[in-house]
Amino acid sequence: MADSTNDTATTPTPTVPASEAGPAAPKETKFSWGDVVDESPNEETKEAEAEELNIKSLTIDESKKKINDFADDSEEPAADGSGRRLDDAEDSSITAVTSGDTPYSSAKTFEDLNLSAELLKGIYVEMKFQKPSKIQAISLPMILTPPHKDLIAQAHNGSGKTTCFVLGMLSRVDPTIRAPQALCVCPTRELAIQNMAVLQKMGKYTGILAECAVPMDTSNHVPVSKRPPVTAQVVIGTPGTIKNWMLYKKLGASHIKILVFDEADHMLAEDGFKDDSLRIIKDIEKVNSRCQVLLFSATFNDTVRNFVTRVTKDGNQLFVKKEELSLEALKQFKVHCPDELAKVNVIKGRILELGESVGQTIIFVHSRHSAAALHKALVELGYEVTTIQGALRQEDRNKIIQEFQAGLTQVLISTDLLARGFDQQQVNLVINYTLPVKYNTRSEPDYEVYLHRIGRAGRFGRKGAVFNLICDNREHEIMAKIEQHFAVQVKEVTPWDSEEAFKDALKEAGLL
DNA sequence: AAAAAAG
Repeated sequence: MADSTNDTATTPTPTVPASEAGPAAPKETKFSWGDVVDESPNEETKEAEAEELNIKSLTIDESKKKINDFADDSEEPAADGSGRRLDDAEDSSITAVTSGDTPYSSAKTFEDLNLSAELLKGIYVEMKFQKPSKIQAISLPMILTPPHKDLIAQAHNGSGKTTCFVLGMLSRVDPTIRAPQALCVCPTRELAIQNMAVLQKMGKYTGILAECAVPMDTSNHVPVSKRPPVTAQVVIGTPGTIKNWMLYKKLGASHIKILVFDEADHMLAEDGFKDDSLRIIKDIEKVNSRCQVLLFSATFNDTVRNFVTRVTKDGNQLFVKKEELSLEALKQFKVHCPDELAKVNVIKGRILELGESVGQTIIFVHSRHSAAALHKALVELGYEVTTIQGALRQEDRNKIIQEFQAGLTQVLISTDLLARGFDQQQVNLVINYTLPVKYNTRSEPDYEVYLHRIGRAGRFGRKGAVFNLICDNREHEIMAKIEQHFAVQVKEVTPWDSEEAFKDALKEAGLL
């Protein structure tokens, strides 16, 4: 069942009769970053900026040359044939490289996308969105317009990537066909469940069914062989379960026309889920000539980026320079602690005392064991904290997350389980109890994990603060490398045991 | 080191 309903090339696939919205927006315009509409109505939107968006389409076939799209806030016209290179100093926030000659126009409104009335209702009534965020404005036409090219999309943390692929899945699925047509693969169970919640909210009026392919808790566990085949149109899950369902022929691939990898850089990294992900792609391709692949993440390091551009053939690409990835509303700090014990003292004396008044906090640690150790130390001192890590039972993981989401707990200790994607708007504080380092190294920072961790605060442009606890020279050097990598200066909170200094930091972050 | 998987 192809998308034969529409082939007028310039307009996205309509799932309802096309409105009078008409032809695409004018071509030569600019866009600017920072126009994400918040979900809480009391935050102002920057409606004032006249922002007409447009993506210039460039052919990269033979020459394979990459040309920038538009400068962000500069008044300069878009790059001409001479094209500024990707590494230009005045790069735009998002660089678009389109493949082929399909013209794309940015969506100024959700109406521009020719979505079904039911889906629009979900967007406005359930999600309370007003207009597309930047990444949504740019990527959605690319996702929805035939010939439905593959897409690699990088965008800032908390900028609304989930909406992009959820909308993509919902609008490309045919509710009358009772078979999986959209598949989304996520690195953690928690993220799959969270994405599922978004999809069900947004798709509430569409009648589209969705199922979560994640390990079940012990009480409702059914062996794969005993479960019925999936008939839901959308499946969101984690690699192991998805592979298993496919292996047992419970998840058919023949109707899947859109395959999404959330946190795609990690899903396709050697150190991550590369084998699983490639397996899933291959299994679908075996029975399925044309399946659109979407790769979303806030980060793509050079190695992964080089690889994923080969995985997606002839696809469109949206990238952000690493120096422009750290969020402006997020203030980063470092605290030099004389020893490890001082780290605990900072957490109980400062974070737990001051921090609770400014919102919720996530403390990242580097192992399950240190999570448990820190948890024990704080609980023994009489503080209420919870901890999540992968060794917990599924039902306990659920409970911890649910309590945190409900605001019943203020401080959550976590391994990198929650480093990516976890979207809790009340999180204003992120603590790096230990800085993330690359696997098998002692002093090489994991820049991507760092960025994802701190992105748990400051969702959708909110204010937030990050405290990096540093106690020896090694950690000092890691911090310095991180600062250099993202071209940010991380202010020191000093002295480490000063309440005033922490208050000042929180004030500077706009949290006090 | 973490994550995913009833391998």
